[in-house]
Amino acid sequence: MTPPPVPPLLPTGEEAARKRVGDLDVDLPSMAAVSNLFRVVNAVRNYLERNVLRDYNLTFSGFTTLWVLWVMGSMETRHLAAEAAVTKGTLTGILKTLEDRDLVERVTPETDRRLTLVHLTRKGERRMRQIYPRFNAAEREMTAALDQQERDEFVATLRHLLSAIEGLEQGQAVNYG
Amino acid sequence: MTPPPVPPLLPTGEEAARKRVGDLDVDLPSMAAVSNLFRVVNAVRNYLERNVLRDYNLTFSGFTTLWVLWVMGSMETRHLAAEAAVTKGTLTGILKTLEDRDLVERVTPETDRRLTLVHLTRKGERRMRQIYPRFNAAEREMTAALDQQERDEFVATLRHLLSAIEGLEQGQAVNYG
DNA sequence: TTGCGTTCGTTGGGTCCCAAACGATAGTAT
DNA sequence: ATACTATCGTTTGGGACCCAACGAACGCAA
Repeated sequence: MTPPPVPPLLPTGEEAARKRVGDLDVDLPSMAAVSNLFRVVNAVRNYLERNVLRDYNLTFSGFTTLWVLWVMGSMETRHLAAEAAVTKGTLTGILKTLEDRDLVERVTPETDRRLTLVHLTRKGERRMRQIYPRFNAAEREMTAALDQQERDEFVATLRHLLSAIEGLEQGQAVNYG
Repeated sequence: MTPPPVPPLLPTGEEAARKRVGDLDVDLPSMAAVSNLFRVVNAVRNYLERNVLRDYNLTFSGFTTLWVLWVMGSMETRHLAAEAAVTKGTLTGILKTLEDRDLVERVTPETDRRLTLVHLTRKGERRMRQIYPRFNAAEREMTAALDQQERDEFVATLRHLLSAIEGLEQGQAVNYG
C-alpha cells in the first residue's frame, strides 16, 4: 500500500474544465450546477445502496417501486412507471424481479384485460416497514450537514428547477409511457 | 386522444407519503430533499439525452467519458473511471462502445504493460467541439429559472452535501477501483 | 358485426451499472 | 532465481434502462 507518486487528480475537474473551455463561449455556473448535481446524486445513491439496500438485496429502483406502492397503494403499471420515473418497459423487468422475490403481485382485472394491477404482498409490506426507518435515517445522516434554512432553500430550488425543466419539455413531453 | 378520466396523480407523491409514514418517526425534510434530488436529476438527464446527445448517438455516460478526456487530456483507465464516477468494469464497456465508434483509442504503454492509456481520436475531439456548445446551452436553459444568487447557493449546497457524504463514507470508501 | 384505430403491458436489442473473480504484469524479499 | 504480493484492466452474472415494435384487448363507427 504505497502512497501514489503523484497527488490525486482534482475530484471534480472543474478547474481543468474552466481552462479547457475558456476560449469557447461557455456558461460556467450552469456547468458547475449540473455537474455537481450528478456528483451528489451518485454519492447519495451509492450511499443508500451500500449502507441500507444491500442488506435487503434490493436495488434502488426496486426500493423506489416498493415505496410508491407502499405510500400510494396498489396501482396500474403505467401509473406506477410514471411515479417511479422509469418507462413501462423498464418497470416490467423491475416487477419481474420483485415478483420473483414475492414482494409484489400482478393481477389482471376482469373489467379490462389489458390492464395489470400491481400491489404489495404481505411480505412486501413487512419488508418496507423494516427498511424504511433505516433508509430515512441514512437520508437524515446525509442531509445533517445542512442547517434548516439551507436545507429548505435547497428543496425549494429543486422544486423550482423541476418545474422549469418540465416547462421546457412542453409539447415533446417525457411520457414514461 | 381523450383526456384522462381522473386528474393525474401527484407528481411527487409527497402528500401521500406524509400521510403514510405519519405514524412512524420519519424525518420529512430529508425525505423531501432526497426524493426531489432524484426527480431533478432524472429530468436533467432525460432533457440532455433527448435534446442533445441523441442527435450524436451518445449516451450520457459516453458523453461524460469523452468530456473528461477532452478537458483533462489522455489518462489511464482507473483515473478515468474515478473522474467519470463509474467502476473500472463499467468503464471497460463504455470504452468498447466509444472505440467501436472511433471516438477514443486505447494504448498499452511499453513501460508498464498492465496499464491502458485512453485518449481521444481526432474524430472524438471534433465531435466534442460540435456537441459541447449545445450541451452547455441546454444546461443554461435548465438553470435559467434561477437567479444568480439562488444558483450560487444551490451549487454551494451541492458541494456541501458532497463533502458531507464523502465524510460519512470514510473507511468504507467508494473507490470506483 | 365487422373493421379499424387506440391503449394496454411485454419483448428484443443495445447500453450501462456494480461487485466479484480473474489473468497478466510488475515489484519485492528472500 | 524464486516465491510472494500488489496492482492493472477485463470478464462474468444479475439487474436496470431506454426505445421501438408487438400482440392482445378494447371501443366505436359503418
